[in-house]
Amino acid sequence: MNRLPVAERREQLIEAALAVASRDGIDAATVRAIAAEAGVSLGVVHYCFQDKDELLRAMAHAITSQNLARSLGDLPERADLDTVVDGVIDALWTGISESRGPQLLSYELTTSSLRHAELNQVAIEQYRGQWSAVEQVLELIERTAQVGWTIPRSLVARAVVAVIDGYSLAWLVDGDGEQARAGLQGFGQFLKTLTVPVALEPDVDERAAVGAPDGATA
Amino acid sequence: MNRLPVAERREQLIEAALAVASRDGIDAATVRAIAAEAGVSLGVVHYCFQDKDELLRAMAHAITSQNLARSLGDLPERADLDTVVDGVIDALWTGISESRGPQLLSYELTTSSLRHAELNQVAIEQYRGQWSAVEQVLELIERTAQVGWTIPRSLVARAVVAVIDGYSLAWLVDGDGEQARAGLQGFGQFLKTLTVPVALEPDVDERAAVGAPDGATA
DNA sequence: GGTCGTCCTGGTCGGTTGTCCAAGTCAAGT
DNA sequence: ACTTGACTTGGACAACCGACCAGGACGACC
Repeated sequence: MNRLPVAERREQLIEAALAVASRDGIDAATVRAIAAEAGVSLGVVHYCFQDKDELLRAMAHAITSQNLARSLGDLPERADLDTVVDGVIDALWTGISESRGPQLLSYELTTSSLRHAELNQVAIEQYRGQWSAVEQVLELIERTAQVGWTIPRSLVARAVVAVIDGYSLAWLVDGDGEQARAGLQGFGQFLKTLTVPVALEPDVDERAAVGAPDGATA
Repeated sequence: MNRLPVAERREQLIEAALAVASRDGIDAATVRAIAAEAGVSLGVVHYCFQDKDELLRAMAHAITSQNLARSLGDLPERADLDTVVDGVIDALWTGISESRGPQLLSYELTTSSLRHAELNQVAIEQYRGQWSAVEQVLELIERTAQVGWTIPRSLVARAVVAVIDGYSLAWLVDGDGEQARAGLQGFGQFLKTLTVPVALEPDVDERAAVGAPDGATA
């Protein structure tokens, strides 16, 4: 096989691990299976990574980076609240429903991280990334539809991630994507009731919310 | 060791498997670990169960039965909507937050079921049980607070399970139980907006909802 | 008290896993 | 041409896994 500098070989192995784990589950992502998927021999893996855990951590990190990059890819123009919220939810759910394997893998990674000490940081990084990504989407909604929130934005983001997780899990189990999409759209309706229009200023930086003056966001 | 009829030994092994898997994760629930936890020798497990998978399926079934029984245990008396909804959510979250291990195990079981063909039925049974349990709780709310729903009850149940799953996952990851409780209470507020008061009849059997005349519940 | 079916024991087997290592291969620099 | 260092190879190892089995121990029933 062709020789590669260790940095590129690492990325190739990370992609191979991602492919195997997404297709066959995290338990099937053995060192041998990953090496075979990448088309390299067994020893290469431990030449590029000290542990199998280091490879899995790198794979998880790649996932969160991808998610964060993907969620910020689709940015609509100026539109009213209904259009932008429905559009964001629709794009988001389409992205999820088209990647069943990776979505399931992310839950496997979460549970594994919560059990095995050597993967401890994986889950929290995963969720910190999701929360902050959703917060950025929420900021985009604020700017696009000229609204603010009646509760702190971080709480809204947490709720969004929770609802998405819940409906995604249900969809993974029973395969009913239409019901999941409908449920998320219903949640979108609820989200709109948490907004208040904000008229002035082309860029509202912060504290666009009314009421709830005890912002405890760190 | 004392001799037991195979039926009782099976239940003991199921409990032992539940204990090991809740404490150390589903991967740690090996045949040897379960036998050691139960205080029996290795061969007993394959004497009582044909497969390890059969034992795991029995364990999963025991979990869903417990959950279903537990969720119907706490039934308040006649009260107004705010009291009963807040009370149900509080009791439900208390039950979850006091059993971190089993809660995490249920997610491990779900993902494992979705990957391994021999556990295929586990996840769907798990969720069918949860959906129907929540539906029964919703019926209890209807009777207690004299209300109906503006959308089909099954969709409400699905939303409830999804939101609980999402906040539970977040809580498992970051350990912030207070934020999870607050988020669920906020969802409870939203739930109340989906209700309509229903005045007459001591027992309203079905079709207490207004609008949405296309009931598609099978 | 002897017999028979139920239950238990502990070792063994083949297979898989992560990890390691001695040797081999290749390209670049002198 | 030769050396040096980076990269690759494939086998070996111990540990662990689920599954299996020959045999021992126990209690109930005739």
